[in-house]
Amino acid sequence: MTRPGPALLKDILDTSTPTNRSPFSRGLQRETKRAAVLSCAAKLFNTKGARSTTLADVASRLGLTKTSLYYYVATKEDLIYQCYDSNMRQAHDQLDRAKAAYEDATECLMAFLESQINTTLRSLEGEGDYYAAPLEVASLKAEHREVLEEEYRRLLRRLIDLLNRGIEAGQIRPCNPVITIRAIVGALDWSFYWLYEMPREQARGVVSVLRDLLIHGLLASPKRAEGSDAAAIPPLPA
Amino acid sequence: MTRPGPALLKDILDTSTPTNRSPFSRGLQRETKRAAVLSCAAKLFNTKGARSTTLADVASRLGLTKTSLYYYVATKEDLIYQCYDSNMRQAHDQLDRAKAAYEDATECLMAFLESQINTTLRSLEGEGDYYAAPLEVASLKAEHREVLEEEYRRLLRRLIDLLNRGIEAGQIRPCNPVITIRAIVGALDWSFYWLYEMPREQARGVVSVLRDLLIHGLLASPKRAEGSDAAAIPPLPA
DNA sequence: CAGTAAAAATACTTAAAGTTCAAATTATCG
DNA sequence: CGATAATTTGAACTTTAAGTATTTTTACTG
Repeated sequence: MTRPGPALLKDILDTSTPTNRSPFSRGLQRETKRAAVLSCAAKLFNTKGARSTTLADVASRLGLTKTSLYYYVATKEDLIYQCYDSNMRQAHDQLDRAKAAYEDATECLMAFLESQINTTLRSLEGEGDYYAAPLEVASLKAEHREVLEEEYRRLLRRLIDLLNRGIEAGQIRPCNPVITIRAIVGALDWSFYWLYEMPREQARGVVSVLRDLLIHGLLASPKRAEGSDAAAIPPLPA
Repeated sequence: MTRPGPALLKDILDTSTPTNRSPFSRGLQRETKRAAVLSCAAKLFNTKGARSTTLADVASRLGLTKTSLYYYVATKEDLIYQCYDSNMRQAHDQLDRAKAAYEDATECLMAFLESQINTTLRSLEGEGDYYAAPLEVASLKAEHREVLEEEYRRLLRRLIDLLNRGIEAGQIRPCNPVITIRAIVGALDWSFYWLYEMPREQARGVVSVLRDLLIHGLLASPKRAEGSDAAAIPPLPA
């Protein structure tokens, strides 16, 4: 899973250990390379846009010809779809993990936000895979588009449910949970964009700034300064 | 400027009044039609994506052939660029207006957010022009891209400046203004997307929900309930 | 070291969409 | 009504990038 940024596809595999050369790894190697193709495509999609990135672009970045890509993906549409799908899976996985780690709804929501930001930050530092921001879902054919949109809606529903639980528990201020979650997820979906062009220094502070903004809001109410609401939220896992 | 949704280009002009037939209106008519082309393209760009919308798509929606579009725009790249540019101008205009209407930095910021949301809502009801969410700026050639990115950064700087003034005045809680504005604008940039698929009923409540979220945050702090911070923010202009 | 399957390359075809041009249509005005 | 300019069109041209067929190279295995 972990790869350096500008690696060529042929250098993806670590052939130093015998395990990777064993018969077991035949299919595994291909899967590893396929993941590298998706990750590389995702990076280009995020910087040039999915539809205006050509297969030749992706291939050349991997040190291949575009024909070779067809060994890993069926069509370009398929490549875009799989990049987006991979992103959706990752988001649901992170939410699963947050739910497993925290009982409390608010903590869980915050943990999810943190993990999403951190995933982007890690990819910036060359660790972990890149995920494509699904900006061009609308351009996919109905079959693919509907699957992705349903997964997106399912994520929203899960987050809305979390928010509702926080409201019921009296912990979160009553609000329209649909609109609130839309706003939060919107800011998140867009964040990959500005995280890329933010100095490393500032980027590290993003999570805490966002958490404060969400929890306390903008206003400097004197009443709030004395209370230590922030202390009610425990630190999050690495 | 005001047009019904599915109008053909030839029906754009109101030929009932003599003024519109006068010699004066020669160039004006063309400008009106050009604006209609941009608005129509913007709508398609928002739903199908700019790069995967074809000129034939745009033309057919206007009741024209794609060749005719070249009477109004130089190239497709030019069409996309102008749609995005039009959006940026509109945003700066709204900020100008907010600044003219309000002395107070916080009020001004909120007024800007409201006007942006309302612009989208109005376009949904078939009033006013559509503006294209600049999702695919990255796909434009450097020359165009840089102009748009600079305008975007200028907008951010203006908003950050506003936030800083609010912090200095002790009205806004000290925070990293760059990250905070990025998050807010991110949520805003993305909003067109979910506003489109939100029931009209709920859509009307969006502005107040977002304002409360931004001002008060998520937490239901008992201390805050008694204080009427919301009253400190006056109602906004229509 | 030979045989075999996986991976990648070369050369090609095809389709779609952007673009151009000259001709035709429509509107305006003396 | 006839001349002139503005607008629109049909048809051809161009370009770009997706996709395919075939061959060659590489890497594993007996």
